[in-house]
Amino acid sequence: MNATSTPGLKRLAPSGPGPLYRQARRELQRLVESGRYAPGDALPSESAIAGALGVSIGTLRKAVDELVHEHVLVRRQGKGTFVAVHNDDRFLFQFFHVEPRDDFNGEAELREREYPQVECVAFTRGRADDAEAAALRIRPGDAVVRVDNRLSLSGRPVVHDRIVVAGMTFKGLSEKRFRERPSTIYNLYQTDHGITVLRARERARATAAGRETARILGVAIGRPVLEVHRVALTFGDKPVEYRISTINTASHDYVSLLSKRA
Amino acid sequence: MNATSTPGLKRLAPSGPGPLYRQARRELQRLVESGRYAPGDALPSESAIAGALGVSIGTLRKAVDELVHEHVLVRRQGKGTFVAVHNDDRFLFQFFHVEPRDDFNGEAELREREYPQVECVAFTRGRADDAEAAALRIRPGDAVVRVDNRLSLSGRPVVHDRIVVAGMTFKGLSEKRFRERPSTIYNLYQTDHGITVLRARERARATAAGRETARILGVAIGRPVLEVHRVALTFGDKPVEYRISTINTASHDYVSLLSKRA
DNA sequence: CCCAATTTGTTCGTATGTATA
DNA sequence: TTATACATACGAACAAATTGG
Repeated sequence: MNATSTPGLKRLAPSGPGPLYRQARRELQRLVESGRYAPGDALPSESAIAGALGVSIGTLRKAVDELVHEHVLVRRQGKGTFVAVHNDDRFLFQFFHVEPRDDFNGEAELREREYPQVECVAFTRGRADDAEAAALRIRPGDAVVRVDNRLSLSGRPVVHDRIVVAGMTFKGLSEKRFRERPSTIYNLYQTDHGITVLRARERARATAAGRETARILGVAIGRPVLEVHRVALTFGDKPVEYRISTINTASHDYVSLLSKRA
Repeated sequence: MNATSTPGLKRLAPSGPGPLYRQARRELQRLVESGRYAPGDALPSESAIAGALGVSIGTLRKAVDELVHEHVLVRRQGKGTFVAVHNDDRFLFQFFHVEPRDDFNGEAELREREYPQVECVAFTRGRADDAEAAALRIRPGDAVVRVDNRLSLSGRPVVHDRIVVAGMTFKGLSEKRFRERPSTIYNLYQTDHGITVLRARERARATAAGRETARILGVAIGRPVLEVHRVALTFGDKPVEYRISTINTASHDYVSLLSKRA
């Protein structure tokens, strides 16, 4: 019996697999994934968790360090440790990378970035084709939801997003709820379906604008456009969203910052 | 007087700016930047460094942790801590991201990747134009070296690289040395000019192939190609290389993995 | 406005485990 | 086997931020 009440944690086995701080990390991750602690929730204090797990405070901190580094948790000095919420600028722009053309004149990292204006042009249900099934690791023919969004910057359409998710994973997803979401799409995934997008794999290529792209983005058929195929991943690198972004790069760029390990 | 001889480190001030482990980190970084410890060199042991700096071993380890995370240092248990050398696969592919088309069928991260065959088609000296000057943060008209490379995968040309560096920064760079480099270009920067590329900023866009691109890559004029503008950065985000990669994405993709903080 | 309690952040030191030569 | 170096684990003390009284 702990005086502070045990916060849903089980004492770690004396000799589990790997270092102790990784066992502690897995235990915390399990609690977040299970929804026992939801996004925005405060975790028990470090000393309380360490006590419940039966590890030292330093070991527990090392476990939390890793989860903070992967954006699963957020620490605030004097307040506590929280399950990360993905609804602010930082997370929006972590996956939205289109900017006005500007050849390295300004400090790209410091410039004020404009929020895209999002317009949903289609919301349909259907069955996964081969490419969608491969990307989402489901079977061809499985139920999927497809959303087509048009993103505009400064009032001009720049990006067409075709978003595909598995119906199985996103059970209660309705068009109404999708259109009226208060924050970003990834925030909706998190709050409504308990799915946290941690990373994404992307493949980019140049293609000629087809009829539909030309119509939605207002460019001439055959003009070069940038096509970005993205698979968004959650815990365990499980794919949860397949998105094809078609970008008119006539006066905008697709921006990325490479660093650190892959 | 230390019994082990001081390895070029000065004792930290009692109340410098910021946390002690960041001061220690800056001190180590300074030593690497200055060339006092060259790529591949082993640093003194953690306890020796901690002793020389007058900090505890835990604090020193936290400083090293950060530098390891940024690929400045590499730790090897039982051997020591070394200044990172940028000549292996990991670093080559950290900045080379072109792969055969494959719509997320395989596990992209685990697949064997093919080395590009590099062919230098031009090596010229000239004066920086406005775009080059802005990217390299030099003055228009300053001396630059331009290199044009053709990269082939499976014998087919896929990428045209136009590389521009400041003549001031790369003093002794000769065509002969460049062509006969034993490893990657970034490894040459490091070994011959003491410049370590840590990160890169990129901007991608789709364009129509021009005459020169069509000739070098063997595509029809007007075909959509992917143009990636990259500025490679060293310590302090100082730009050291401006590179325009023109990629034939007819059967290849430009790949990236997004995660963590920007 | 200040004080006290709580929580994370930093620093210290020690002991032990594991990999390398 | 021994010595060295990094890796893990523990615990203590104090600093800094936050909150509520």
